[in-house]
Amino acid sequence: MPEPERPPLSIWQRPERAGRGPAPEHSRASIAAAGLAVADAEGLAAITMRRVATAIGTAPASLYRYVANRDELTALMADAALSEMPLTDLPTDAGWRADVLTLAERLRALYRRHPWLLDLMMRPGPAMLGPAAVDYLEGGVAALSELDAPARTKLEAVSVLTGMVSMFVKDELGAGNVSEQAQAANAAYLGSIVAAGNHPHLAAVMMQAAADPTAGGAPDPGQIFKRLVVGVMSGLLAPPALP
Amino acid sequence: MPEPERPPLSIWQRPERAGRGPAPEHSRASIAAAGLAVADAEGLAAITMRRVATAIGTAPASLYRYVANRDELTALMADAALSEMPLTDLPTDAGWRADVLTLAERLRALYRRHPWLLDLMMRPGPAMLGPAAVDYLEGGVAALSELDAPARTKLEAVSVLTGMVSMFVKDELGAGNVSEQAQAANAAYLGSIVAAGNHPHLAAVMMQAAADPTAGGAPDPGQIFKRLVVGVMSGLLAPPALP
DNA sequence: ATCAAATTGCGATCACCGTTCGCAGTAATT
DNA sequence: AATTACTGCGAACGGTGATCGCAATTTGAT
Repeated sequence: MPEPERPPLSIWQRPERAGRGPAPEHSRASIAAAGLAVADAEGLAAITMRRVATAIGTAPASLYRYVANRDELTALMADAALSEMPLTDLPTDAGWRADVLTLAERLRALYRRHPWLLDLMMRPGPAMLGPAAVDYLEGGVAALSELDAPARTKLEAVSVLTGMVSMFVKDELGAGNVSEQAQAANAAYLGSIVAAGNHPHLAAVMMQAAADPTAGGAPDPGQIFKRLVVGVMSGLLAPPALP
Repeated sequence: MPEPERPPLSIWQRPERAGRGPAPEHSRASIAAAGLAVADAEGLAAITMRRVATAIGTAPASLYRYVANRDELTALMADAALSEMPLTDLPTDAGWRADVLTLAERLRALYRRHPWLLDLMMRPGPAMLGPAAVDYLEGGVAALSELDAPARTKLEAVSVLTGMVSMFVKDELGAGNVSEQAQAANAAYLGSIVAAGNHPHLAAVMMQAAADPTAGGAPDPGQIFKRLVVGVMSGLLAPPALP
């Protein structure tokens, strides 16, 4: 029997080094760090096999000795970035809402520091949890430890929280990356659609938003973020108002 | 003054046809439909300029007469797919929770019918709303019309709902696309990490999930979906429990 | 000590991608 | 009739992820 054709394991289960040939000149960690630096400086589009290879001083083909394909390279980078998030100080004694908010705000800060990480997290494929992702999950469940909700519910809540933060920052950064002209053009476009008469509810909303009774300018994103996080998590985890 | 170098408008504001030359042999709608069919049959990776061009029977370069780049092509496709969602029957008199749940379930069904649409919605760039996206927004706000929350709050709620549904289906489809072997390998990997002793909360959660008192197998995703949607939206929109 | 096996770095190369350019043909405007 | 602006598109460019085979190197077994 000539080997039953083993399926290739994910990079997290494959050993980094096999003990036979010459010692590799690089490590997964150093490659991830190099990619992280390139992505921070030039964006995710700059993460090509050639670019990262030259960043660590090798030929492109050599990278494939450490990584099966580009997706594995980005997975390494994502886990490296995730590992920057502090987690060991949770839970505090300030209550689960405060702890969850802390976690959410740290994730938002991480996304804003490494915008490319957000793009990676949004990628279609199945989520292959690296060590840092597992730590993050542990931190999230830990923040909810004072609650006695079912285990599945807590996992779902952490998942929803993560997704919500990701979507929030995606909108936040996406909106920030358009020129003032384009933004004005888009507003005009939306206005022209609403002016056509269908979309009455949208028209009402835009009217109300324009004639806002509170402060004049745009509301503080941080404030909105807080409200959303607390609202969503309360809806998922707070007891449904016992009498 | 030689023209002030106009910035190029988005595809939704550009007229489809200028009135001078020969009549175009195709339309944005027909191109979007062709792309939609290709993506349904072969996935988003099959959406290349060449592939779509041959699908409508032209040379690759001709596509650029209709679309400035690949992103505009996918935007066309996304809006075409979104327009499949029925919206005119909302709100009903069953209450905003039921209506919002209906909307969410329709979006989930749409994502499952066109998995590539989900990938497009997750793309980094700023959201350029096409006509169907505006209709969707109108439908979402309409479903909340019986509430007297501030306009901004309603928009936020629709946005969060959309994001939550997207994330949910992403996880759902992502998990479905891994072989049973890979799933088992992943479980083993996670188990080995948890067995190392750190991650006590995760260990507890996995233990509790394994020895589940309720039904044996996996819980119904549809049920979870319902619970999450109602929970999240209640947390954002329900009054905070007055005494 | 010797040798076979396994592994590393990598030059060369493949197929494919998005996009551009210029040209011939065509229809509306002047 | 002349001009103008558009259409379709053949050909090409620079860049991409990935593969293959080879020489060099180190380990483990004999």
